[in-house]
Amino acid sequence: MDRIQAVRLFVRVVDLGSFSKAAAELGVGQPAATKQVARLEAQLGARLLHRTTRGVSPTEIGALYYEKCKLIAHHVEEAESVATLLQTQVQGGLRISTSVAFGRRVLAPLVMRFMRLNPQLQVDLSCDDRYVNLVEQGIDVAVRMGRLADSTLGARYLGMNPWVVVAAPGYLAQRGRPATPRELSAHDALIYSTVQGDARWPFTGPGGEALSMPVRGALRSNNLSALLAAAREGFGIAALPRYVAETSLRRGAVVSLLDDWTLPAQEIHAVYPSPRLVPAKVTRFIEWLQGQFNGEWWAREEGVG
Amino acid sequence: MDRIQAVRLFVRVVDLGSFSKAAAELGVGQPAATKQVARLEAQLGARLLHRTTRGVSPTEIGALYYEKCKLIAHHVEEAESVATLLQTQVQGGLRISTSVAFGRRVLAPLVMRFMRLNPQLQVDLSCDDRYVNLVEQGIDVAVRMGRLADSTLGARYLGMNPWVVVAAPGYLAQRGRPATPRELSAHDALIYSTVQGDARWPFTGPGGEALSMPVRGALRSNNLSALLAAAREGFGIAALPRYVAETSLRRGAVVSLLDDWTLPAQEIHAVYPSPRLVPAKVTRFIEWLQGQFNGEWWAREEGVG
DNA sequence: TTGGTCTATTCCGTGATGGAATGGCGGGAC
DNA sequence: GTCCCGCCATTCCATCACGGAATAGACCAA
Repeated sequence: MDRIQAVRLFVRVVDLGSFSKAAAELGVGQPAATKQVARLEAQLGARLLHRTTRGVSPTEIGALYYEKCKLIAHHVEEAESVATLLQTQVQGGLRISTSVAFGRRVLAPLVMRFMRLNPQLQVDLSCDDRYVNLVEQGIDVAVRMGRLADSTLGARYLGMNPWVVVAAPGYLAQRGRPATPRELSAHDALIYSTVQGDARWPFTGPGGEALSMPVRGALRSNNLSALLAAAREGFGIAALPRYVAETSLRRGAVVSLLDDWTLPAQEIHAVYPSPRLVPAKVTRFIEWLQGQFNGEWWAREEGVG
Repeated sequence: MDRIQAVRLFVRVVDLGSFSKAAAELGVGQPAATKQVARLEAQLGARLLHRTTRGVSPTEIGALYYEKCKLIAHHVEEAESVATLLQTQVQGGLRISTSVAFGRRVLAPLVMRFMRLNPQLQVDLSCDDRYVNLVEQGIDVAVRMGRLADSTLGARYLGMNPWVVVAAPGYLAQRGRPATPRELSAHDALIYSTVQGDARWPFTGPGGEALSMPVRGALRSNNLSALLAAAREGFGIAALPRYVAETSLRRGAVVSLLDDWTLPAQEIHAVYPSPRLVPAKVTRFIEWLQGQFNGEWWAREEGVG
């Protein structure tokens, strides 16, 4: 039996002085009300109500218990409202995890705009290129690139993350501009160690043909910004996410190469613990994020306001 | 489901960080613990715990709910202890109902002795010869004479209340001393209107023969003390409970008549509302009372100490 | 006296509940 | 690296607790 419901019922029975009325008010039958209070009394080992054929009145114990029950009912209601509030309102703390470069260049501006829309929200944006356990780290939502590993988590598709091959105009003037991936073997590649650890760039040709091109170079890094800076300085050719290179491309600091060939775009996913019973702040943030990765999002001005 | 039990369980799960340990502590199986918390979450519509294969940790909502739950558990415990305390301790108010004469002469001294034994007890001794509804009047225990009417009440037999026929020596010297009930027809009877309304005294003879003797007299009263006073003053012959007449008999103010014949002794019962779940103060009082009505209790010195 | 109302009780069908067993996952020991 | 252990989730199933309908009984009011 649900003792909280029984407590609520008991309070109403005392208030109304009647099993029947209280039962009707709470939408149960009169026998159920009688029996629930009887069970309450049995569990307590004390009689709570005097019964007459005209109604009920609390015993001495019942009167004291009634006062306590009102208190309990109040606290239960408060507890439920606390839970409901956090569950349905966009407020509280939102812990977001993502990669360093994406967080710095893309997600941080987006998060700030979302915070403008939801002033009650406090955000902890955690940038880390290593794998993090969402549950252990207390992460509410992670934005991740590529294939998903942990199927026990919930995930929503946000958009695609295209890559581009770039180099500085000065580098190309000095070393020549490759026309096909195969010509990269004569160039210095700037290797993103995190996902290009095998030093191969998996191109797809204009006709759909695959070409996993081995590359070599003097500079490796797990930091995309460092690779972009190296490319701008003419240290070599880099394969970078479009969003990393975009600003430099616009300014002409680097130019894109091999435009007929594409590197596999990564799927961007929002990942969150436990696909069920997700707080509103998480679902609302993800829904809002989905609207931000349409079209050429990487080229968009990501001003805060 | 018992949500109070679920709340308790949830608190322990958070404390111990484990379903298994909390379940073992509360004496249920691990699946039950898992399912109870899951139901709690379903009712709230919010996830309270993050699960990993190594244990559980509260979510943001769960942490807040946990604090509330500790409060609730505390209040529940308090409410139960309130009930238990009143149920098991002889304290609080004890409302006693009895007849006027019996209350004044017998029960009042007994009650005072019982109060000496239980200083925490407060007693309201209500004396009324009319019928009182125990429930409506909030009576905890009534001491009643004769047959019981309301079978929905609980009752314990306390003892017998013998009656005696008395008259003043002066009256007898003047009017003669009846040797058999039949001779009462020549005497003035003092009639207790409450139970002798039909003006008949139902004697039982030494051989067991019944004789319902019609009596007549100028004085009727519903107050036994008044009848005793009238008898002492020589106004006639009275049939009185032994306890009423005892003191006057000892002092010789009245003498007993027709000692071979007896009036039907009444059973003394302690009656209390609702035979189940009786507070300790009631049962203890009744148990103690039972020890007071053995032997010739009506002749006992009923001093307070 | 009769009718209405309220509680207590019985009977019965349903559905929730808890336990045992199983699976899966991950950490730690060796 | 491999094994083992502990923990959580899930499934299956038998049980029984629960609630509703109907009924009885008691009391009050008109």
